[in-house]
Amino acid sequence: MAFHKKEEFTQKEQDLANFAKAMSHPARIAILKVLAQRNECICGEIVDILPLAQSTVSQHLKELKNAGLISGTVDGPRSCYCINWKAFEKFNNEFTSLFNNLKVKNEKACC
Amino acid sequence: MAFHKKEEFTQKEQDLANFAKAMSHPARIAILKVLAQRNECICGEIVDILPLAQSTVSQHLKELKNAGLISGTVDGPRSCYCINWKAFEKFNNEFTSLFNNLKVKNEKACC
DNA sequence: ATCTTATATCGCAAATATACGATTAATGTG
DNA sequence: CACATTAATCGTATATTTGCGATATAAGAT
Repeated sequence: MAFHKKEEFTQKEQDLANFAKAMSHPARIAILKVLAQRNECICGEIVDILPLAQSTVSQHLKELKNAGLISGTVDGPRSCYCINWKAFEKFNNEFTSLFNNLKVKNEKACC
Repeated sequence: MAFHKKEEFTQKEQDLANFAKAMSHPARIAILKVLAQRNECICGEIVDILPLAQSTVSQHLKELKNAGLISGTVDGPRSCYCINWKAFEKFNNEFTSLFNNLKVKNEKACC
């Protein structure tokens, strides 16, 4: 049975969906907020702030990293995470423009 | 075992995450695109366009509706969907401002 | 009244995501 | 070198998502 039909959509649709997926959990939103509020790379205090176990936080960080939204360098006993603003902005723009272009035409004709 | 820790985050974080979740599948992005490209409410041709079964499309529509991103009126044998631009814009703005505010300070100090 | 058409819903199977504790790995400290 | 600290990874349980076929529903057409 052919599950997993995601590949049948355009690359852009998939990329955008992956970005959204990375943002689709409040823990990951919270992590990004913590990272954003810092002027420097944060070194692991995220676990103390979030109501989640260390392994769970680590997993969320991994997902954000896979999505390209954060970058992290492991340095032995401590690691250093910060937001990848470039990637973030790229997705945010794509996301916004996807609909804003069409909005003006559409908005009046709606039910 | 206490699963489902999502409630332990702020309402705003949860709302934003739910919005992102609604956008986290390429099929739903594609549906929104189809709806946006129309000047009128679309009446069910979405199934013909997407590579998914009718029941699956119906489910995705339901999720978009639950998230408040589209509105749909069922009228017997046909239904009428269109994008809820107001809700969409609200989320999009929240989403953008969440990080843009903090970006200026942060961007230089990053690793 | 029966048939057709369009769509929602139900029931199920498979895949993913979420969470945690235990373990491992890597480095710095006594 | 033994030990503490920090974070990644593994194994596992549970929950959620995704997808489809079958069925139900609702209205128009014949």
